[in-house]
Amino acid sequence: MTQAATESLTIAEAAERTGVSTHTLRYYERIGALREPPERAPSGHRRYTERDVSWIVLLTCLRATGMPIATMLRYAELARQGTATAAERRALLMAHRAEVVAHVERLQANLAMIDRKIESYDDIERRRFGGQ
Amino acid sequence: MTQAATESLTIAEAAERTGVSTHTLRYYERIGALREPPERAPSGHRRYTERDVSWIVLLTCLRATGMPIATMLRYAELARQGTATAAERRALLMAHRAEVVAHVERLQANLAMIDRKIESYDDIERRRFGGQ
DNA sequence: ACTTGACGTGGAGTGCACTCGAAGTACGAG
DNA sequence: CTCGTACTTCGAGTGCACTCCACGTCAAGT
Repeated sequence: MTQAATESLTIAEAAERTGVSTHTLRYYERIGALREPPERAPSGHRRYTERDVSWIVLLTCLRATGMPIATMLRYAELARQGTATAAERRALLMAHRAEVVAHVERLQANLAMIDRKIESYDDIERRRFGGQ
Repeated sequence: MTQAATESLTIAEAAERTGVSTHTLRYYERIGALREPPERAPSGHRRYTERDVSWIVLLTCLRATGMPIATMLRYAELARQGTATAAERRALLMAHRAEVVAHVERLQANLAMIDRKIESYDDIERRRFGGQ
């Protein structure tokens, strides 16, 4: 941790910056969700670059929007294959985007139903205390 | 199924109307997620009323918005205790509502990040084919 | 040099929400 | 009466995404 010049992070620092646990960071690496495994210090400890961190942040964004691990792995695999797969990666993100939009719409419809239910409780209260 | 007058449904019909599998319907009953277990035909087969169905629809709405089973059970327990718990049930729904709203907001923020990523692929395409 | 805490690996364990299978009973059509 | 399908119970199994454990090594401060 006495490093200000080299911009590489320990796994704990990477975890803190991304909000992902160190356990999960190793897990993602194991399953191949990172574009490429991070560099290692001579000691064998992982060293994460800012580039690694940005990738992990993107992963958290995809996961938080419900992308399954399997799809994330597919995306990582495409990224490893270089710029030739850019169009395919774009298509994958577009498809995911559409699913997220649909999901949000379903949530909002369900929210409306919950609101109606809450209102029905308001009615009950009114009948108990306020009504004639 | 030669029943038009009595408005009770078999488990298969209830499953079809709610979009919940028969397996899951029995599971919900087992864990106490139904306000009360459905009536039984003399044969022992379950008979669902429209009231049962509305409750199940509400459950699917809560589940679809991410309410954990445990909270759903708490809500069902309150419902079983009658109108005295109406305020508490309302509070439970309000708390859930707030979580759903927060979740939607997070989704939309993540969606914006995904959109930026998609745009970056557009830029790559432009450099490859369109740019000067 | 010593201690304390972070990091390494591999594999096992966890929690959630279903989902399925086996073995038996019931019901309606032919 | 027989057939085929739908229903019953109970417990076990599944899939997903982590999460933890045990045990060993390494690093940094005093």
